[in-house]
Amino acid sequence: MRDAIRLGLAEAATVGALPAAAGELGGAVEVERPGNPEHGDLATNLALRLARPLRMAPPQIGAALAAGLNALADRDPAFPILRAAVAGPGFVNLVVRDAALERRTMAALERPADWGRTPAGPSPRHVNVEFVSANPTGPLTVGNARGAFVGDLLARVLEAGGQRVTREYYFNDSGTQVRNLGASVLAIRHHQPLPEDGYHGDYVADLAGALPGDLAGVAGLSDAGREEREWAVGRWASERIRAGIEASLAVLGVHFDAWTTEGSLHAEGWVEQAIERLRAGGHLYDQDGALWFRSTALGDDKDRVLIRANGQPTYFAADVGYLVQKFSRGFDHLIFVWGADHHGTVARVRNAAAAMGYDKAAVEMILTGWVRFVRDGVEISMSKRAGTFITLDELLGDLGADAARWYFASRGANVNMDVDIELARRQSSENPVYYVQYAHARIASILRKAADSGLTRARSVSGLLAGPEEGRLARVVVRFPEVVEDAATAQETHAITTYATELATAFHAFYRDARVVDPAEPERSAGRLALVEAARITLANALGLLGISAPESM
RNA sequence: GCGCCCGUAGCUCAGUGGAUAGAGCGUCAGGUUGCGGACCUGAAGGUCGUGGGUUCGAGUCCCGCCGGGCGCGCCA
Repeated sequence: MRDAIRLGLAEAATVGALPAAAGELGGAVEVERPGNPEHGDLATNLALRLARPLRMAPPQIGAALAAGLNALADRDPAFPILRAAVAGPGFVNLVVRDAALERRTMAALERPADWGRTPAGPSPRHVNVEFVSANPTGPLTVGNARGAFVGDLLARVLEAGGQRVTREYYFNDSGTQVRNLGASVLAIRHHQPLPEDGYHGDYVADLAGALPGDLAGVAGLSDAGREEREWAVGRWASERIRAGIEASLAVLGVHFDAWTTEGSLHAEGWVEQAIERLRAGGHLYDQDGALWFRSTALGDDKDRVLIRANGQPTYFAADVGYLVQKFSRGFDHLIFVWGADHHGTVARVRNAAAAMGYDKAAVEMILTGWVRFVRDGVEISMSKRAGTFITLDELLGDLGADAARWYFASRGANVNMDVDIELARRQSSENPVYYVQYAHARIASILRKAADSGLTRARSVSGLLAGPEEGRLARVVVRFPEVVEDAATAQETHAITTYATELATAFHAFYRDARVVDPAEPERSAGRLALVEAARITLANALGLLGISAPESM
């Protein structure tokens, strides 16, 4: 459609209605759907956009563009636009030819698996999306959940947009918190008091119960032996928790392609390599016995320590090593899904990437907004260490994965929100996701009914869309690929949920006005069955893109 | 104090500088002797936090202020 408008612009330039330069300016054609149906199927504000560069009044440009489009429509019966007209301050309203709608509807029916997906192209961008990355010292909480939803939805929408995605989970398997966890498990196992800053949750007791005897040892070890044992138990517990996290995420439909540990970045020399790169570029200096990165030279508020005076690398050093590790794996673009509290680290990591010679624009952080869980208007404070938290498993048990996914998919990643647990439980049945799923189930039911009546789907929808009810539904169905493409560009999913709701509404209205299964009218039924199947495929793909099921009945 | 994010209908949220600011939920009033009533039709409800500025045009961009959140470690 955008191409068609560019052709119209070129046509106007060719016949001299617009300056010759106009033909070159169609790059950023914007097509939108008018709020008012009387304005046609589509509208473009191109004439308003071109007013400045062309130094002409928008209505004048619009009239020329409309004339160009109409000339093409008259000349070429296959031109997707039937007619164009300028209106208001310079909008060009477009009516789409039925044949063009029918072609796109057929595309959904002929290749349902591809419908809505942007073709990948010969060398798709390969994106690394790192998310969740909670350290395995306790089960995933609802606090971690935001990142899980946002990251997975982002990965899915990028894939649908034709990009290659690797989902990655980063965690620390060697920090003092691991030893602390081990000490906590051992303390409970041996009925001793928990260490200061120990972990208190029920899951720690569960781990203590499950701890194999040879690891548990005997109580009252000497201090030297105790430390070693705490580390060993910590590593055991940590891996067990990590596996539990993996299982929780699997229930959500979230799977990772790579699990990377902070320890491996040091052990495999990535941190060292990063430091050498920075040193070679003159970005490092020694002060007070520590090794610093001159981040201020690139606009940060302060310089950052990479190696402490005691010789230990900082967490930031691992981040920098991780950049080298990821880029050396061949990714074109790195996305980090972080909680909003990490915004202070964005600048330094991106600066380090630039200092090492990578493209700063290829390192992107998406900061998720805060989710405050409240009960009766009072925030529920959560602490993993104190053992007071709501787990992701509990949330899913209450809401179900589909409702939870929809909830997060329909909101921007960076907005803060309050979730009232009780309200969410009560309202889960009001979740719009069921409205959309219901439309899908209703169509599935119709298709079953049709099969029982011996009716079959038409092989072509040619001529079908002349019916006003059919036309209205088809006009929504055919928008799907552009909705997906735009969502992938924006890296947001709420356009998908909004669209899916609109399509469900359009179908429900169609259902009211047009009987599909009618043995007395087999031919008309066949055509409508094809259209309704196209709508079903679209609903299923929209839901599938969000990781939500499309039930045949409910 | 400095920096970043947020402020849109009663609630939860959409809204690439463009036409009359939208949706769901909630509220109110209606609708089915037909393929699934988890549905449909309609109504009420808005100083887009606030004051300036840029622009032919601002919820959107810029500046100030108010309110909320988060950061500002040789922690992770």
